[in-house]
Amino acid sequence: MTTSASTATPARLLPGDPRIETWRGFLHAHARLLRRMDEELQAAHGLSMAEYDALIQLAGAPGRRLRMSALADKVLLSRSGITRLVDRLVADGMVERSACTTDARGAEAILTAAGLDRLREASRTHLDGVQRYFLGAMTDDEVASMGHSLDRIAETLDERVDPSDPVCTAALEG
Amino acid sequence: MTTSASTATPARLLPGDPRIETWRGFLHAHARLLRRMDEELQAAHGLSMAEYDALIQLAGAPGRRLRMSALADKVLLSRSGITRLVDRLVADGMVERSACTTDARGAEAILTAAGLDRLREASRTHLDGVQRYFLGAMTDDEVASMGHSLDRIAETLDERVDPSDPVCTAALEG
DNA sequence: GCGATGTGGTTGATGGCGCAACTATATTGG
DNA sequence: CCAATATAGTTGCGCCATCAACCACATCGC
Repeated sequence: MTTSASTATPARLLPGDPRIETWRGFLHAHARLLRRMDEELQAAHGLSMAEYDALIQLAGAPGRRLRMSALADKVLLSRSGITRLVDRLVADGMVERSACTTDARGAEAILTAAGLDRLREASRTHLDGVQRYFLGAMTDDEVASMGHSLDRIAETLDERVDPSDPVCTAALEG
Repeated sequence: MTTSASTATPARLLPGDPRIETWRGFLHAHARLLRRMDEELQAAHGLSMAEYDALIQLAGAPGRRLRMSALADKVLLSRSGITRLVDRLVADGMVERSACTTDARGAEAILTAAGLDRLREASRTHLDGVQRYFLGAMTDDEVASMGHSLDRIAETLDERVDPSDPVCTAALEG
């Protein structure tokens, strides 16, 4: 690298760039959005967003059951995190734990009928919140644009670091 | 709005609506983005995003100092949270605590020279991350559109609940 | 002025989460 | 077949965040 003389200026983001406001807006909006929706869900149904999310994932899974690791991936939690989250759901009767028949190491979390009921009630609150605070603040075009952008962001995070990208390598020197 | 007689159907968000994917994408992208950037900042400079954010806020404030509450508001942390965050920064020599001259109850956090240096180093890593993982995944138009949407979302969260909005009142019944 | 009330900040208790260590089981190579 | 290694899940621990209780000071009303 550092082949030609001009590659030394690889469009680094500068401190005053107005696009940084969009980044700050992203953090700000997310923090406040989550706080509000978590509050409402907690107040109305005694569920955290993480718990709600886990119930949703289970409800959508075949047999309303999921391996612990699969659930962890879906709700973006560590393995230990999912163990304790499921502990709580089991304590509340919304989920049952079951040994996996095909793999004696494994465990499955299974949504109970009570859990499904609870989820159905909570989903009204949740969906209304998504509509009111998130989708309702945007036009359909904006929603589509944001959806596309977010997908690209997720893809970018999956890519392995490209050593031929100067912005990239620069960040790794530090 | 809602002029016609059909006000009984206030466009409630339904479970299968494809726009929900955008919401999920928002949560997903945020979680992964923050994790990655936190990792890099921690690895390269031993700072968490919250600490970095606090330093940035102090650096941008007049006199490089801020009241504890003001800092708490800016970094979206509770008062006790900011107390302990500043504790850590003080322990690391990046911030000093000082009694407020105009209000004997108050305390100010003041960025030290060492803190400013540390911030300058860390900001390279941070800005590169914002560029690479966030802005770099979007066109300029998309950045602008998302910025606008996020601002509207933040505004919506500020608004007091409007009891004439059926979506709104419906959410409050549950 | 001075008691009632409000506000700024810290502290103790509590809870969620991730990491590393551990156990039990599965899988793989010789 | 069995030793080496990998994987699934749980547990101990530490970190960091909030909430509620608290203290010190400010402010308001009489």
